[in-house]
Amino acid sequence: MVPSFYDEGALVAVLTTQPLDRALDYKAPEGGCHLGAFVEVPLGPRKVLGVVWGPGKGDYDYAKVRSVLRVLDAAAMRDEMRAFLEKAAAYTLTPMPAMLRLATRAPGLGDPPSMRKVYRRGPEEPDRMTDARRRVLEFMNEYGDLAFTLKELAELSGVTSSVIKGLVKQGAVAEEDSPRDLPFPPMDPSRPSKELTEDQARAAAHIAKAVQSGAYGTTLLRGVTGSGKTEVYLEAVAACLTAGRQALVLLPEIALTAEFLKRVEERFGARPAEWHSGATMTERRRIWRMVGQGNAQLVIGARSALFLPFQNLGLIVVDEEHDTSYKQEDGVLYNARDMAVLRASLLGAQVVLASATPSLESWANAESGKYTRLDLEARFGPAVMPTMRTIDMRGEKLPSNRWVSEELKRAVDQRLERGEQAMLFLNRRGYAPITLCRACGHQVGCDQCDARMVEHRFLKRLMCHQCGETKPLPTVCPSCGAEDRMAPVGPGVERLGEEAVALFPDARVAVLSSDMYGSARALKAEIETIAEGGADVIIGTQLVAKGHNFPSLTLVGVIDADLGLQGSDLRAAERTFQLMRQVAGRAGRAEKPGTAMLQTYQPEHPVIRAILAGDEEGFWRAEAAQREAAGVPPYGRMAGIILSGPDVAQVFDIANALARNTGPLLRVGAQVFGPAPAPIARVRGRHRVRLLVKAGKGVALQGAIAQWVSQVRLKGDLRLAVDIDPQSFY
DNA sequence: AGCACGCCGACT
DNA sequence: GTCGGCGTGCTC
Repeated sequence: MVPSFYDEGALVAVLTTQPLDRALDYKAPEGGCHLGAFVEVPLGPRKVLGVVWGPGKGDYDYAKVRSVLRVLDAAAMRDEMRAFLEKAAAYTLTPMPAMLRLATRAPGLGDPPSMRKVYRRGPEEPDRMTDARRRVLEFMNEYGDLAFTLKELAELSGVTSSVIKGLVKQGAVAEEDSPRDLPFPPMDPSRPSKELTEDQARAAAHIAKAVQSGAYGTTLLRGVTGSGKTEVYLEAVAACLTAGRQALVLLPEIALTAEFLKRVEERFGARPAEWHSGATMTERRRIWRMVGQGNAQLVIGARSALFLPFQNLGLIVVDEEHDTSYKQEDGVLYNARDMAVLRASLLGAQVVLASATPSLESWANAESGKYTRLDLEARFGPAVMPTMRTIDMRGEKLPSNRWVSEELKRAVDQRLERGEQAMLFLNRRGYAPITLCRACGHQVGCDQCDARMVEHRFLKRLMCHQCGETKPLPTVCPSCGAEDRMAPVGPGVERLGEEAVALFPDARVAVLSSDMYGSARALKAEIETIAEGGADVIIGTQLVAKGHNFPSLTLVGVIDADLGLQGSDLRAAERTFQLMRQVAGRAGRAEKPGTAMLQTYQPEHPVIRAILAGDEEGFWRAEAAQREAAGVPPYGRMAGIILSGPDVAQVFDIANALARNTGPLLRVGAQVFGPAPAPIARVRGRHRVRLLVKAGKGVALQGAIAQWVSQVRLKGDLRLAVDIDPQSFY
């Protein structure tokens, strides 16, 4: 049993966010400290943030042990959170300090609560009354005992701040200090929900009951677009809040829309805490603190919200659970969906994985009985799924630089005549994916990466989608020096937009791509305008497939349904299936029936056929059988080892050394493939080499890999990253 | 991560 | 002779 309090002078182990390989011993400070306390400790010449992780080891020269400097003013980390971080670190083979960093991503953790001045009505009357003063006092009387900031008060009562300062001097207005970080308004789960169908009510009751049990469990909530998954899981949130526990709803970053927040606000009568990459430092600090004090009952957030210091978390909803953005691909490599299940299992909390097109992992977990599966039927009967058909591009004779087939063009014209919206979907950002020299065939690549530069006409530059590097459009071939022979090849959404303008001269064409708007906020605003009828033809990339509602959209044309089928990625078929289903699900969400048309060169491909047939179970079964036969996830285990460094030869030396000494892996029956240059062999000037490890389902892979990679010593700028359950093979 | 220590090339 | 390059190692 680990003691939960350490008296002054006792040895404690402190885990810091510094990249050390273990916790260091310190003496507990004056007044002692609790297990889990956030502390400031000396490390060499610096002061660093740490957490009291347990009793000290006592294996260090006692005379050199230093004291904890101070205990920070923040709620101590709970046992559950420490256990979660340790298990997550062990699972993902992440060093503990990096794991702790995820859990302390709030600025000013050590600072005392920041204060600001607020103003409310004071006891006195001013000696001389003026017009301005009267306006202020009348305004304040109207709002009773409410406090305002100086700026608010001045603006709302239409005076300058000097008037208020004058009133303060006279005692008519009282000036007070108030903490800047205010609790979030309480959620009211007892407000009426939207009317639920029988189907929804049954699912909601099922999850609510699970939440009330106070035990761990995971539910896969499957429902096609428009079946009302959100209503169902909001009822589960209501049950959780009623039980007095906190709830977390995770969304893919891009789906954190005003539309969604409005629904939450309508249901619970107050705005929840929103945690996302665009949040300001002040907002982050407030959420982190309030979550830790239990003064934020509901958090809506992107994947990193999973590491907030919840005090009493009872439910985690992972919406669009199949979304690849839940997998963090740089820094700490973790999948928020899996980590949500881990955290909930340690807490005795419920998880709801919601999706119209679940990941094969979750589907398989439901099949095997690890998850409960609830299926929602479409709200308005099965007619919600659009009519789907393929356009066989092998029979099309399109002129060069055109990508919209005659058939698709006619279909769009038809919608325009009826005053409906049409969408053309192409999952390629920019103007053209290739810039080619007509004289020598040279393709412009990134100087830092092994990736092609993509023309972005909107920005008037070439951009590397790997590292974000840009350069001006060359007029002279960088390889052969020929002048004015550089030509864009292939379509991107910007170019498709050009084509649409030419094909539909009377229509309002809007291109929706993350590059075109300065901020995520501006982009979301633009999407909403378009959804409300601000455009007739919408050209979009992947982002339009994520959770946005276009009520008058009745046609979706998929320009290149084959894009995702290429490549060696074991999840390519699954991704294409999910994406196409989602895109198709955009069409005809209101009363008007929708149509989806897929332009393809392989209409007989099993994935395309499954999409067309609307046969989801059939697709999953076939895909599951294939993966099981191949022994790959979820029926086997995989891990990627990425070695990187500035010198190719050095990187390969290490990779080869690993490939030669696979003892620890052989002992558990794992196989190693590679080394091979990673599909993008150079990123930001670093050469990348990849090894793949494949093992049976029940194998303790992490331990074996840890042992295996510890054989090599990385010197200089060489880096090794282990990616357990890699999502992307790029 | 920082920061110190230390061992080799090019300067006053 | 010294200044400074960054490879290596340590921080309780």
